[in-house]
Amino acid sequence: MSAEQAGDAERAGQAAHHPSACRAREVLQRVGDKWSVYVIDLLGQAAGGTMRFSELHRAIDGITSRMLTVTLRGLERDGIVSRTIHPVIPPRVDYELTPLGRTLLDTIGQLVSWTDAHLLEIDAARAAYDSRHED
Amino acid sequence: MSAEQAGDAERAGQAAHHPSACRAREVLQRVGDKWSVYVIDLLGQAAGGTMRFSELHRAIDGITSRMLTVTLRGLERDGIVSRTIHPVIPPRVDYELTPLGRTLLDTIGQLVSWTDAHLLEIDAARAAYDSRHED
DNA sequence: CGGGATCCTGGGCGATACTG
DNA sequence: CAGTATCGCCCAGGATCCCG
Repeated sequence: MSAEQAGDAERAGQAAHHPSACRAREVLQRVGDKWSVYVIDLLGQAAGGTMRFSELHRAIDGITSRMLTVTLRGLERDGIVSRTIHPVIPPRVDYELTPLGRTLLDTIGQLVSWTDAHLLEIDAARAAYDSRHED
Repeated sequence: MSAEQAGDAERAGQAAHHPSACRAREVLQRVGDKWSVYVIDLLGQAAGGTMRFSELHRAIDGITSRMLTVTLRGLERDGIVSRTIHPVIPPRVDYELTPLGRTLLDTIGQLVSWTDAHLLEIDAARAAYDSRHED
């Protein structure tokens, strides 16, 4: 393992329920969240780095405005996305990744790459498992 | 899907609602799962690479045997964990990471590292957000 | 346009049994 | 020891309506 941070040295070695592992899960859940990854990915590729609420709404197939709001609020609270209100009529709100959010983009990219690289392997494993258990 | 795979290969998604992004989410949910990361992490550090059901049960604070079973079955189905039954009395079942599972360990490790590196930043962002919104 | 408020439902998850 | 079976709570998240 690459991260041998001092305080963490004995990290998961003994207890997976160690606070730092718990905190890690908090963030991992954001990654595992149904919509967050879509939002982060889109903002990461947006021309100019910003997108409006309605642009995201249209770009993410199947999301309701409520869930988009909830997702964006969560990301904003974690400092991953910033929200800029333009006091004009009609209202205009721009979202963009913060610097912190952009570093996540890198990290997520690696996970997605892993997924792409192993999708067939996973599908095969599932098929094998399912056929093994459908008797 | 190999034709599209070429188009996707360089980057994880032109459109976040693209099929490959959907499939990615499937795997990301495994990462975001409440217990999977604990299991993977523990197995990754187990002496000899294997752990028994009861060892995992004791090591993961708060998990019920049902959720441990469900988690292990999901990981086994995805080809991340392998399950070996020893036909002895009392029963003995060993779990260990597959080679595929071990590559995930690396990937997860990077995410956890990211988390460790940015936890304070996230906490600060949350505190700032909360105080900004508690009026 | 960009949300908030409300209601409602599915199923994830935990607790508590019981078994080979 | 290593699970399975069953029940029931709870809340994430979808639908719908409304507002500044």
